Amino acid sequence: MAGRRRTAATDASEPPVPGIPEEVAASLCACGGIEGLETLLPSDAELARSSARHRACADPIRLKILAMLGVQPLCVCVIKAVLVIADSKLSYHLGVLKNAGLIRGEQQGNWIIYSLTTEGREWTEQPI
Amino acid sequence: MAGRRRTAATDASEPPVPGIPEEVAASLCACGGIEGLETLLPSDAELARSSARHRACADPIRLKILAMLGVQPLCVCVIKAVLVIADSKLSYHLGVLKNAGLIRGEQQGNWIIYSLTTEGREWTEQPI
DNA sequence: TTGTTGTTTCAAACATTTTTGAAATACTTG
DNA sequence: CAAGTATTTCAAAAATGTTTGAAACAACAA
Repeated sequence: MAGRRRTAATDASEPPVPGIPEEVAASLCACGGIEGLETLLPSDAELARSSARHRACADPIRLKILAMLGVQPLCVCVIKAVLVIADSKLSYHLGVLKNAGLIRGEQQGNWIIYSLTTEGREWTEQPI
Repeated sequence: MAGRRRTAATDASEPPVPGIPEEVAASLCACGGIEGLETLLPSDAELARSSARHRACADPIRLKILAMLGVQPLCVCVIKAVLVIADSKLSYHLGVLKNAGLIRGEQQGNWIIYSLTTEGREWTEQPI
């Protein structure tokens, strides 16, 4: 482990990041090393929130539901008429989107009208 | 099934959408009924592509990797130093992102430098 | 009240994704 | 070449997500 070409800056005052090759450590210096890099990253809470949103969109059926509700609020029966899937299956996917905070359902007489939440609209209106 | 208050427009010339309550059908007319609505939706291919992207981002670890690579290209060892997870686990997640076309790895001597692809950059630079 | 339609809930089956640890591969240096 | 570090691959286990069909619940009409 002695005298190898790793763990940069054996002479300088800046302590090297242990276990990182010299070239890589050098390129990292621009952003303040590992620690500097970490300050630039989203918090764990943000990562959890964002990944949960993505997970809610990680299914073509759910994406299609979001697209439909982007056009206008719709009752379950219309969504079902477009998707042609079993009631309980649709209900499951609606639940996923609802739990993710992207849609909301409001009982209107005999049926339930689903619509995008503000978050859902922002999320689905993204260009990509 | 006779004379019920469903399946709108029993008198008008416009054919109702079967199985859809009158009020819902009425609100659908603005976008051309079920068929009109369907024309406004992304194709199955687009839905599959987009949901695959979302699936790749549906994990906090992968989101963090993308954020790191958004700062600068990095070798696996630096990513590992930040995430503090097992090698094979990291490799798995890098593979998921790579297969999704969001990142690319280039062998540089003894180690592999990962960076965002153009698609990965577009995808991660979104405001939300 | 009863019957009907619309929608959800539930549990079990099924499918996919993620984690784990061991082994393999790739590159570099001596 | 052998030895070392960096990274991936593999198969099995564990965890999570999805589908299915039956049953339940809610609102309404008769």
